[in-house]
Amino acid sequence: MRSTPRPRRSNTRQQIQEVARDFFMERGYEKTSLREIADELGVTKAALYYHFRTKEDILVSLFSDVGIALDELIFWGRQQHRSLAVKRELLARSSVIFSGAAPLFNVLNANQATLSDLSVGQDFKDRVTALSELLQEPDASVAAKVRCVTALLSLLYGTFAIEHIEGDAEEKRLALLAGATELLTSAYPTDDSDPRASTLDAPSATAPKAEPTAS
Amino acid sequence: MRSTPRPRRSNTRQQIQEVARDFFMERGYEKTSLREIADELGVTKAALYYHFRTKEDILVSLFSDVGIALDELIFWGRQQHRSLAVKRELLARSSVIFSGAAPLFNVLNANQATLSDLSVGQDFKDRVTALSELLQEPDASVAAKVRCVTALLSLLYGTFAIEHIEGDAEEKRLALLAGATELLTSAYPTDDSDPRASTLDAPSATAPKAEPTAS
Amino acid sequence: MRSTPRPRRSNTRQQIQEVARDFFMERGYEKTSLREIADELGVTKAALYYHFRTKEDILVSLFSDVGIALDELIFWGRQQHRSLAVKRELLARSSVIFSGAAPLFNVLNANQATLSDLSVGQDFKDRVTALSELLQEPDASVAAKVRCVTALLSLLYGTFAIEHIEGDAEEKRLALLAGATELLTSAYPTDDSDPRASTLDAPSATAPKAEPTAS
Amino acid sequence: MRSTPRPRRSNTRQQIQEVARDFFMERGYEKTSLREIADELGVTKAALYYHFRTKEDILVSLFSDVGIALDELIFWGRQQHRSLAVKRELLARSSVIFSGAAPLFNVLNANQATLSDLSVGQDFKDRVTALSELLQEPDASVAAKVRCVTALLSLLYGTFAIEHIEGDAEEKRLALLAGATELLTSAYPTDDSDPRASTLDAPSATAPKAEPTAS
DNA sequence: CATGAATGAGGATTCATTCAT
DNA sequence: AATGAATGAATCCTCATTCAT
Repeated sequence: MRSTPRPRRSNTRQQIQEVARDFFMERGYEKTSLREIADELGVTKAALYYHFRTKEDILVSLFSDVGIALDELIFWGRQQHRSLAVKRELLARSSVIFSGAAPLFNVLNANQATLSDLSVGQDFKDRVTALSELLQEPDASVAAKVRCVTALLSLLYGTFAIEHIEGDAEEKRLALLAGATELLTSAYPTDDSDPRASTLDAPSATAPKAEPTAS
Repeated sequence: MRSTPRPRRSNTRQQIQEVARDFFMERGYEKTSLREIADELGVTKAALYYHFRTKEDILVSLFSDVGIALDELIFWGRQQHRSLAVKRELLARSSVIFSGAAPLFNVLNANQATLSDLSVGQDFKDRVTALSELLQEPDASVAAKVRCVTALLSLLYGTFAIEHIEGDAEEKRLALLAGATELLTSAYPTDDSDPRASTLDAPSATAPKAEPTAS
Repeated sequence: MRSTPRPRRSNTRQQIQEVARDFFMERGYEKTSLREIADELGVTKAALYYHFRTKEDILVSLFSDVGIALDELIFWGRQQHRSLAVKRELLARSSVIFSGAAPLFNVLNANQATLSDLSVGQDFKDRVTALSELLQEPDASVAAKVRCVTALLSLLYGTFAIEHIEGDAEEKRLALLAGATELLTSAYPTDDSDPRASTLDAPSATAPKAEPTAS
Repeated sequence: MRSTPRPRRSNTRQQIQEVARDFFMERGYEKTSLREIADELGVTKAALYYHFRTKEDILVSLFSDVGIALDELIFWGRQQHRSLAVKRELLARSSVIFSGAAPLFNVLNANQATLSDLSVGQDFKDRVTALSELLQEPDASVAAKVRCVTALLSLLYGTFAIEHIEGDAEEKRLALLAGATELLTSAYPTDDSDPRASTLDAPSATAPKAEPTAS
């Protein structure tokens, strides 16, 4: 999951990140105070400032890996010529990234308002926008565009929602992907293949570096 | 600050709600201070407290209408026997409610973390959960359940997202609904009608205020 | 108990006084807000201001009767020549006044700090001081003075405290008075009568106008 | 505001306590704002919060010593068998504690209403009640009970009052104690010793810190 | 006789951040 | 690598009071 093997400075830095991630998930970014993080670790607030320049920095540091993964995917997508197959592949790879870092995306999602004027929040929105543009044909019908956008969104938001359904995680992920792919496919005017079956064979769900541990 | 002396029998209460709604949308609930709202209206913070007991109260007051609409829909849904037609209708009516109060839902969505421990936040989550349970067959396959949940979610989140696509609002809404209905329909094992076409005639979905006759 | 038969303006005025007295007793003067009083009566805060000029005014109005009673007693005491008998009488009459308006004195006592810079608080302190000076011989020994002061105080503070002892109110009052009188008597160097018995015959417990309904 | 930069390893905590104690005495707990305390010390309100968790905490911190002393005395009292001698000793030791912390007790007394719903206020009331129960025989006459309670109260309230009488502090304390002891003694039905003389030799009452050997 | 609407001053508390040590 | 002490700005909220109607 981590692309650049980060230097193992002290482990305090890592601990801060872990506690911060947990707290941001539980109570949200805004409502997590540095004091709480410090207390949980048994250190002083000032200690946090030794490792991170600001509170936002802690947040940002959590997203570097996932940000890179998304950027790589977008870069890849722009390289390809626009075909249904490529778009399906984009969806498949997005699914892997999303579910590999579900907690993190959840933080972003649940704190949209708070994070919107922090770079990390805007960056994320931009990436999703970029992705959804890769899925749309510029001159498609409104209905088609709506379907494309919905495909991506259902993948993203579905990832959090399906955690409440009991069942095998990977099975759920694939079901979600299948639905999203149908939505995408149905945006294409004439299409020989049976939309309901097609998606399940979207194979290359393993994006270049993204190795999702099927948690 | 105030140039024209405001009228005695005032509509201040309403103005507060309007400004609050706008600010909550723009910068989020937590990051909107009562001072800002008061300043915008040219009144004192204390004036807000004349009209609302707490900051949360302002928020809650914004949602009473929508809350009632959702509750009525859920009530109606529970009255019906579970059939695909009923579920389509649920989706259709949800679509109407969602897009009728899109800004409000956006506030809830973008401030999830912040609002999670406010009753209004939890209430909303409960309602969506109730709705999504009405769409699922308890003994359906995991894949089917995932599709049902996704159908509702794509409707909900899609409502905000499609605002960035140019085109007629109603047309976009129907397209979104069509996608969601397909997702739902495809969760049904054997189904004679063509799933892709069927949904578009979901009948009363176009009636602005679907009056669920609690039969 | 009331010396000047107050005009029966509206009964709202009286109701305000009653509620205020109760609340001042329960939660204290400072911690009782005008809103609470108004709410209890089902009127607006502004209505209170029709009947009383300020919050302090409400408080002051409660004490006019008792203030007069004390002033009369002090006036009477100054008229007499200083003898043990007169002092006993002072104590006896104080006892009647104190227990006749115990709740009110309790308010003063429990809110000393708050009321010290309100005229009503200072007035009360002055009166108690005046009373205790009437009990002391200016050239008595320190020990004697201490006893005289203690006699009065035990009467005053005892009045609240003995409410928690079960038993007949008047019996308790007389016991309290007996103790106080002993204290006073023992401050007198040579004294033929038996101090333990003497006090119980302090007869004229009915001060001129103070008609204590033996509640 | 601050001319000399305060020392690093500071005694600020203590200074806060001192200023707070003084202000609480002068104007009362409620009417003392943290801003006033902070200003007096030339620090920010936030600085107070570095040293104490809440305003109440500052108050509580002032009472820890006295609270312990009272608890020890009560503990000791409960250990002994109930005899007049023990009760006299209780009174004597109470006298030492009360006059040793007169300003503090004054704060409690003058702010009763305000502090009644703070733990420290209730704790204090409970302790006085416990003490007064140790002085009473459960099956004594009402008159006797009243005398016992009065004995303790006169000691408590007398402690503040006698500060206004000129004279040696210790002499005044002993006079007060003598009066209280008489009150207590007179509650005992038949008693060979002369009540008026007996109390003055109450032995360990003069030992500054009566060490109750919890026998 | 009373209300509806509002104010201004002040309350306790919390937070991210800083910096000398 | 981390702490102790402190700041400044902001937060929500409460209160006694006012005044035109």
